[in-house]
Amino acid sequence: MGSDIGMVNGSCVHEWKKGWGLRSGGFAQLCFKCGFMEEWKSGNLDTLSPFESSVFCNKFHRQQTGWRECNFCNKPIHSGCVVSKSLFEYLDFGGIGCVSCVNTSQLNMIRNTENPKWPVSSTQNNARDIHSAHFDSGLFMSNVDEGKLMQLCRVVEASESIHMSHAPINNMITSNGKNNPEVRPSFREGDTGFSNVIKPPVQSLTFATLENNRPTWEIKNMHESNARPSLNMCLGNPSGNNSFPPSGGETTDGRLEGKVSPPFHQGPRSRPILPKLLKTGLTMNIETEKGTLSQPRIARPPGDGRGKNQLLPRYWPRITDQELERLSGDLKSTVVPLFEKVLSASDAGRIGRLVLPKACAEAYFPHITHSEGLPLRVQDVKGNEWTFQFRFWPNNNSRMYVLEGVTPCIQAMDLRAGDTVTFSRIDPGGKLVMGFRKSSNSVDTQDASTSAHSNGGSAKGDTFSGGNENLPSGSNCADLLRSPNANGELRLNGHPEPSHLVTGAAGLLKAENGEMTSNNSLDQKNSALEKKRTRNIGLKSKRLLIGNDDSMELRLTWEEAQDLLRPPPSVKPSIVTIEDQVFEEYDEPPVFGKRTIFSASSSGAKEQWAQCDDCSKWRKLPVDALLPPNWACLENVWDTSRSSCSAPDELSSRELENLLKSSKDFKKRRIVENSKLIQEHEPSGLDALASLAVLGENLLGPADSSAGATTKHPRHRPGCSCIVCIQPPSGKGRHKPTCTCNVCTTVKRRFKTLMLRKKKRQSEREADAAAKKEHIHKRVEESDTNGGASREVANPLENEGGLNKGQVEVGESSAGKIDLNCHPNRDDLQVDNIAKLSDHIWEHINMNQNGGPRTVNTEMQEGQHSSLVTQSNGEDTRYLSEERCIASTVRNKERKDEVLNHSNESEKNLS
DNA sequence: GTATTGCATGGTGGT
DNA sequence: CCACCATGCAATACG
Repeated sequence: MGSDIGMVNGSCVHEWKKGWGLRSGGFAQLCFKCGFMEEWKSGNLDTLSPFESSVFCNKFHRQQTGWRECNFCNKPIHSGCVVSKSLFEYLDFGGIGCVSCVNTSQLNMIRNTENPKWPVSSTQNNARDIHSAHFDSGLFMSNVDEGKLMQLCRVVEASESIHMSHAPINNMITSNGKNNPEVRPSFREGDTGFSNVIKPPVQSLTFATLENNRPTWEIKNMHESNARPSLNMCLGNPSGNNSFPPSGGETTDGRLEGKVSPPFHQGPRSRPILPKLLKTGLTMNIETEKGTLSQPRIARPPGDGRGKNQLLPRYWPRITDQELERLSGDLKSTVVPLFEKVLSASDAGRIGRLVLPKACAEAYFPHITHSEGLPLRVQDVKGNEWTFQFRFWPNNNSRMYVLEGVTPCIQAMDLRAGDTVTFSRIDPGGKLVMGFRKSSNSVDTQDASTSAHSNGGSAKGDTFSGGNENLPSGSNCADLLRSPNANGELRLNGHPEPSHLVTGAAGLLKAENGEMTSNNSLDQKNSALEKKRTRNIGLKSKRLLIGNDDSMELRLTWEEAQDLLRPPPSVKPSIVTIEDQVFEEYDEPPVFGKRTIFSASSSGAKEQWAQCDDCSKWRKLPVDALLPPNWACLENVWDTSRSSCSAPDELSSRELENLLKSSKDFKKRRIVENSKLIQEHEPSGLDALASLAVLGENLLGPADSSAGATTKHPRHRPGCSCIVCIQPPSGKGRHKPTCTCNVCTTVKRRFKTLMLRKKKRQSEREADAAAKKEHIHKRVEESDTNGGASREVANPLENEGGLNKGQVEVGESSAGKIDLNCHPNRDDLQVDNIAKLSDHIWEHINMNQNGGPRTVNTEMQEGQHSSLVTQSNGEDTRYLSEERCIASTVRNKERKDEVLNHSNESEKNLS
């Protein structure tokens, strides 16, 4: 396991090299275990700070160690327990050694302490250089022998978090002000578990900036610095910044802070760890684990590989010391939890892209300089190895890191939005392992938002089976790492139980669908729908569990819900029509009230009728009365004569029937009235054109023709990408005939399609018309023969339409009686005629919409229309069709473009 | 027509 | 206010 890079920190460099490969032209990062992945300039390994790497690596060792055996004497060592007082040291080639053995083999390396240099070459560091002799609660400063990277400090195994929680916090001993390289703090039994960090006497680390603003380390002579920074870096920085928090709460540790705060300038900021941790609100969920003591599940801030990137707590891997110890011990390896992330809908979707937190990606994944990134091999909990593409996208002068190709892995692990994936590293080996944690209904106190995602998003109520999976409510089930199974296979959390839906969103969703569903149904048919709905619901939404028995009363069909949701009083809606469906839009949220019927009396006055819940009699109410969901005659304060159920019904069954009918009419009228209000804001020509194009064939249906609102495009919301919204702002865009914008292309495309359709229809009509002509001709001949020729039948087609030119003239004929003269046999005139006819439609629409005065558009249309209509010959109004509308759309659009052109030209001339 | 890819946008949370 | 990131969407590739 030799390394050509250096024996900086045990196996860290090896692992980095093995697992990740070195960046071209550079050396490995400091310590991969702890996330120190700062790059080193090629050949500049001597700038590497064994001290720092030692600190961090040992930190993780402390976190993760379990019982081991000394590689030299096979003596059992519990590296994570101060009580054992076993002195040990991690060996770069794996395993640990008791300190006596290590020291024996290391004595010759702790020499020449007066030599501040780091004459280390990449090839001079090898496995022989045993590093980091650990002494409990003591930190050894070591120096570097020639040709070797030596650790100048020793992170001493403190104690497990349990012990540490009671440990004094002032034992973070540094070598502040002590340049004596020979300081060899010794560990005394009974010392508290806090590690003491001894600073290298003559050297410190500072940040320098390499390419990409990535910090690197440089060794500077400490004697040159007046302000000698402390080596201590607090773990419990209450601000959450720059801290390695209290991982396990037991250590004094440091963390590179990046450019802003060089780590070695933090000495004065050394702070107690665990207490701070508790105060900072880090998640410490109590875990109830079978056979084990409860232990805080701490969101462990992982080693920060890039000082400038501070991992948000939500990404801190959560794992207990017990888990780590157990795992590490069982596996005889070190599991380094790196980070975790709650899968979003897009992460878990088919797109196969997992968005990585930027800080995490930059801290723990290889540095990538190109957007294409590089392949990343990750092993899942089942031992399968996946290769993802780790890459980034430029984003707002930043980067957005993604793992591509994760779909198979996500599916293999049966992960969904809301579940959590964890990234860890197995040491030695540096293998990246992707674990997962199924979502639960618990809410994490640390990052409620994240958990909310989890809860709402997955809509799952996973029950955690056995062991530490049985978490109390409110705890976060962080099964990042689990004990090896019977086969010794590493199981990173994997929830053994397939996810299943229980209550909550599933029921809610179905309830929204108007279904009455059982809570525990697992209808796979709906899985896709559920996913979709889950996404639509909003992951953060907190919804009432409709599936609860207590909420049974709320189970309603959609229509029932609509009836209960009353528009707020005195608020008039906007009427919009989307695909033939009329909607009312209110600016104010609806109120929850009793269903009533609105109608209009014979005098035209608006009325409201409500049915008593007790006697089912209908009572007349003021139109603005708002009733509670449950209402009875007794609450009829408006009509005291009928404030009792004993009062006779005002309506007979027949009257009630009329009432219902009139209610519909009332609604219809209200829609029209509102549409009129809407039409006060005359749509721009282009808007109308677009609306025509959008509404297409449905626009001129007999029913809709009376409702001018149908031509009003729905009120748009931000993000609307409809054909109307995508057009340039009114007046700012003028579409030329050659314009290829979406509006134009859509209109043209539809026109083309419809024209083809029309040709087909017309061919049919031709045959039909020919037959009729033949028939009429026969009749005329018969009339002539009979001496009674009828002029009226001379043009039967004209009569068939029931219209004449006069009727069509100004488009003021009744709705649906516009003469759409277009002889189907005249292909050369088809388009033109269609357009002409559509002009009628246009006008007609404007008339209906405006309900009165003509608009400029209308007048313009009318003028053109009048001249056009005279050219028209009779044709059945049934030929009014969508293609005409579209044709009109196109023509009108062009026409308006022309108008705009002229207008602009006129303006130019005037100016 | 569907899937993939790359970028843009806007909401949200942290500072 | 700003960075992050979830997601939409257009462009492109592919079947």
